[in-house]
Amino acid sequence: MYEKVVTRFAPSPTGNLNIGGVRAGIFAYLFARHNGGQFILRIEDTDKERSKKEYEDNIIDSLKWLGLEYDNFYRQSDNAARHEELLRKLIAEGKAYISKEEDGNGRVEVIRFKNPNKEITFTDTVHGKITFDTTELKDFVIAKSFIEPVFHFAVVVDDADEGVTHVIRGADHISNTPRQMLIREALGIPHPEYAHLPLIVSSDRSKLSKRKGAKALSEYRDLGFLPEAILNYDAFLGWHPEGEREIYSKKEMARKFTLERVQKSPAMFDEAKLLWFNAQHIKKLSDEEFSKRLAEYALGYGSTGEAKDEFDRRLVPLIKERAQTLSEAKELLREYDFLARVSVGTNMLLQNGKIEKQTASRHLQAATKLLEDVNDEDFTPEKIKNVIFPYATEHGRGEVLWPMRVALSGREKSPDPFTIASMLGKKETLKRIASAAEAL
RNA sequence: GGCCCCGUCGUCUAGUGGUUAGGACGUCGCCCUCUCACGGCGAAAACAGGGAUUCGACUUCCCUCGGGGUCACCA
Repeated sequence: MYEKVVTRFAPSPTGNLNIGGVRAGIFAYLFARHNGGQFILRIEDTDKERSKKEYEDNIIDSLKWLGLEYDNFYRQSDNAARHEELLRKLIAEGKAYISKEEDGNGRVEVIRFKNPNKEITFTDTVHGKITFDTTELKDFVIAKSFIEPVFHFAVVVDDADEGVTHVIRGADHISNTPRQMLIREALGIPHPEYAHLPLIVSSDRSKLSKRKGAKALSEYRDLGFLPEAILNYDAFLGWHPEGEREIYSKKEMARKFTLERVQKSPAMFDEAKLLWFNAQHIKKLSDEEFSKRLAEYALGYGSTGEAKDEFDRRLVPLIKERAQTLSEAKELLREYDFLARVSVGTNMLLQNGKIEKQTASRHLQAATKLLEDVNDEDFTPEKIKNVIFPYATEHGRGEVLWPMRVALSGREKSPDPFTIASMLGKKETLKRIASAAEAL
């Protein structure tokens, strides 16, 4: 039916792009890419009062961060002349008229559409057949003046001029569809394919909004979320491919995406699951990529990530496994500074009194003896475990391993002592155990 | 209220007339283990209700109930 698919994302710059708002963009993007079509971004800035440049910038930055590259960019206000032209055409043809009315402050003029009062039926790709009686719409307003078209009129004209074949948007637009179709018919423009996405709702089941706690994409970025995870989770709220796999890259989703598998019912946004998606995507990153991301995050965006060498590479795999977000990773980086230095409190060494001083001291000395037999070049977690574990098992793992681990890390929580010992090397390991024993 | 949309575990979902109703997040338990994570195993947990069609309904139809969206010179 269509030579080529063209979809668009048309946000209004009246707020930062949030997790709910961007979803229509994600689906429109995925659909366009799946079909080898075009995806365009149009900033709907006809409301001069509320539109702000900073929001437009936020939208553009957010899309870039997510990786939703668009093939064309439009600003609705740039099409004013075209809007006026068609407004005049409609009036000339008797399909719209200038209406003089009272608005409380005095007489004003608006342009109203002459409603043919007919029944409109369309087949929504996700919902199926939907029918409306447009009589109740009356002669609705399509412009405040020739240079101030109202949303319904502007979208129709722009979508047609920009060649949009598939209008993919939120379900809150379903009831706007009949009046837009009426305008298209009056203008002699063919109807596009409509696909209305189920709404994302907050915990009270109402439409997710800024007021209801929808965070901006830029906030999630600052919180240490990966764009891959946001994209993946947001897409999976209301869509998913066949099979039980959940972790997908942007490319993989584009390959699998069809409107037929889009859900009809609203989906609730669950940050706990987002966190899980994020942790999964972090684990998927290579150590190099992860440390680059972490560097960018920890040092601020705009930094090159060159400073990643400041991070100890030995730490990266450990942190990657433990952190759910880059923010947690940054925290862990600070916590795991034991590679550089360590200071151990006696109390912690004895697990707050759970271990006898003499016992701990004895085990530390035993560990030293055992470790001395391990070659410097063989100082791997496995080898170390092989010599220590039998002894620990025999004498009580807790009483042996806890003091040893704390002696090495200086922390109540840390990776296991074998891993740390290996990272520190034989010399430093023995040194730390000795100084802990001395402290006792 | 009118019109429109929606209704499977708490949440995201699989399911298209015959299934022990499957998976994931979360929760709980166990294992791994010296701690913190990761990981593994397991448990609890759902077809809103009522009719109709059918030999047989989660699956089809109708009604009820429930939830939501929209009724702007905002998009």
